[in-house]
Amino acid sequence: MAQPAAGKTAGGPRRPRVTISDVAQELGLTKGTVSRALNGYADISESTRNRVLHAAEAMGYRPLSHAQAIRTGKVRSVGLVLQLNQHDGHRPFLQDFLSGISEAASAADWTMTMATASSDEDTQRLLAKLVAEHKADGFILPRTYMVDARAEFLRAEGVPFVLFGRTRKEEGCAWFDVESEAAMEEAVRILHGLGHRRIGFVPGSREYTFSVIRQEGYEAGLRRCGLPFDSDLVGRDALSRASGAEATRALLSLPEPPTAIVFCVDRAAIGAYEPAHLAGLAIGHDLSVISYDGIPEGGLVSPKLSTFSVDMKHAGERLAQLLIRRIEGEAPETLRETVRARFLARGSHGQPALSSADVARRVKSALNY
Amino acid sequence: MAQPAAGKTAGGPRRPRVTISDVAQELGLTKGTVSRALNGYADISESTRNRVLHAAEAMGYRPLSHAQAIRTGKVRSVGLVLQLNQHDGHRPFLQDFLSGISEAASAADWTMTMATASSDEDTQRLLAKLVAEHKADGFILPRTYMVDARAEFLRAEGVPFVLFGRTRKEEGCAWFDVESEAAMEEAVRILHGLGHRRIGFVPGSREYTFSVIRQEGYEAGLRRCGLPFDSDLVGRDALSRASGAEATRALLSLPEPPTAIVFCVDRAAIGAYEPAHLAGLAIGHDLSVISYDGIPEGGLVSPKLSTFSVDMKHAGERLAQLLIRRIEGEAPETLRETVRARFLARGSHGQPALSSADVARRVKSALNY
DNA sequence: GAAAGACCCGAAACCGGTTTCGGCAATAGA
DNA sequence: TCTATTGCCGAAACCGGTTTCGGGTCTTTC
Repeated sequence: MAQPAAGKTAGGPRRPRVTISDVAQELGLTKGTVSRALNGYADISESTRNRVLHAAEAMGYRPLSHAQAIRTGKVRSVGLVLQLNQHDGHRPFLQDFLSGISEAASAADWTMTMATASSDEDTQRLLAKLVAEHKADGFILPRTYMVDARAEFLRAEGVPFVLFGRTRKEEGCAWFDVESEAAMEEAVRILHGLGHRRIGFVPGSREYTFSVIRQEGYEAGLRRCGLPFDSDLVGRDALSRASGAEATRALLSLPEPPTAIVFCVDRAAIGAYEPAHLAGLAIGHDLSVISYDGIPEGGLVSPKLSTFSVDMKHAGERLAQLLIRRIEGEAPETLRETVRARFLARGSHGQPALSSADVARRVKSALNY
Repeated sequence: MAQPAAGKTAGGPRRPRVTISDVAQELGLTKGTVSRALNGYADISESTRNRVLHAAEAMGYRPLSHAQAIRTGKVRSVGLVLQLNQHDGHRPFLQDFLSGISEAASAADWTMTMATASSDEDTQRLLAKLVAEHKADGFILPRTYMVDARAEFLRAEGVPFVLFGRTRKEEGCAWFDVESEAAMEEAVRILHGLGHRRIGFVPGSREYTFSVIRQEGYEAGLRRCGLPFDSDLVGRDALSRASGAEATRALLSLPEPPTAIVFCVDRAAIGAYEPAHLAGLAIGHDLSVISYDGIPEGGLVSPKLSTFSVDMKHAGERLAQLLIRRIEGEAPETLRETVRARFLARGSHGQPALSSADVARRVKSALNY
């Protein structure tokens, strides 16, 4: 007798699962009728439908999702490929984000299939595999790139997806995003209102859409306040604490340093504390900092980081809901949603205690020392 | 015509998927033959097998996992229900843990189906749903309880599972665990070797197996060092920073306070820093602390926390591998594995600078002050 | 040279659902 | 009273795979 490659089945005294045929037999109906009754077809009498519903409930019948999938083409699962190593970026958010997705999926009687990748190529490979085996009906794409290979691939394959963030080629894309450009603009206006006139900006990384968008918000803020744009005041890319510190040092070493800095991400902003301290500048007093993300670590530094906080759990929920609607046939254009970030006014910003020239002097003397 | 409840399908110009029948037709074979060739049956000639393999590759054929599942009963997916809100416990580990599981699963050509729950009941409900719909072939159960309802349920259902941790009823259980009892024992011996004679212990929570086991390790360490067990030196349960601080305060207020404290978890140990500071005790000098987990925050406090670090990514990998072997039929008794934790000797422990009586005096004067 | 195996593969059943199609009975319309 | 609808359900095809069964070649063996 032929022998397959794999071993035999595990499991204890697994009592046989109740199938749709069992229910049908119990009621003296055919499985087709039971199926239609359960799925809300109109050509089933109300009385029969009730009998079926009750019997199914009583017998503990639950359709096998993969058995349904073979005919319907839907496994009722949202897919997610997380690229985790990058900058340790969303680490603090991960828990909330996953909870949001999972809860929204569960509420709709869906599940979530996920994989983690360690590079862009890895992400692409895993995505292709999940699509090939149809392990999920659609995907949530976190951390959108300006040019997003994942979106291109899924579009070409005709597989539904939702972006967390926006992208350059909008056609056919559904998305959820936080209006971080508005937050950055507001940050500039808040600082301007407090008296700041030299306001710096530290971007994230030009390949991510969010970074470009936030910088646009920063520049829009300058325009609204009637402040000139000075490219010297835009620091180098920073997504980590170390690079944030580096960017801060460079900005403070300018001939006319900023009295306030707006950061693209909290992680980089936290990196500003040490160089500021070394330069003899008290954050929130001599140097104001406003950032974006709302990571928990921002509440542990002293003074606490003033930042725009994002509700990642809510984001996960909305993304899952949008994706499910997308999979069920709604047009992507109707599935675009943005929310505002919430400003957490804490201790890292305030009225400028020093002028730009004073800052420059203090930095210079600290360096000499 | 009858109309189902749901809407119509989404998706663009999805090119039709190539099925096993397509491959069969291309080669002039039947789909049964193609299937057997692909699955390594012995009754297929080598030449035919090669033809099939090449054609399948060339045509880009990938079997639909849920179509296979309907006959084989296996969806090739490992399940995971994470209970996330509790004590914020595994938050720092989450990323590594998920990566480990996902990578091991991917390597075996499996995927991972996950859900998050917010309470024990929620966990149980989600688990039951995933089992009922057979969304996964087996489950990884993190954070084992002494009496684990999840394990009971899965055992009764005959669904394979692997524990991360151990449990009271071992029969039929496969597991992976870190020998935290050995770590706790070693912590005591290290402290004893440095000269400490009053060594306290702060447990986690008695309902978790790991906490009970670690306390056993602590007591074993005392015995090996010839130190008496003093129940006063066992503080109250602590899994959070706040409760860790509370437990520390209580221990330091004893008539004969400890000169060193062993903590069940890092998070609680970090809570020791503030009350020690307020009592005028320098951690690592006047009061030694050794803990367990190896969370990143332990490297941010000053002095850095001496702790036993666990490789959560490796744990995830092994758990997934064990589960897959379990699902494929191996006996649970052969699927039990433990590893040792790695000691990170950092700054929070050292030779006792003060005697127990000195500590008591200093605490008292600090309180009066 | 005929019987007995080995070697291969086709045919068909099967898994657990969904969906189409057709027909019977009851009702409505003429 | 006869026909046209309508309501409701059975029968059967179907989805994309896997697995069983049986039989036709081709060797081997006596």
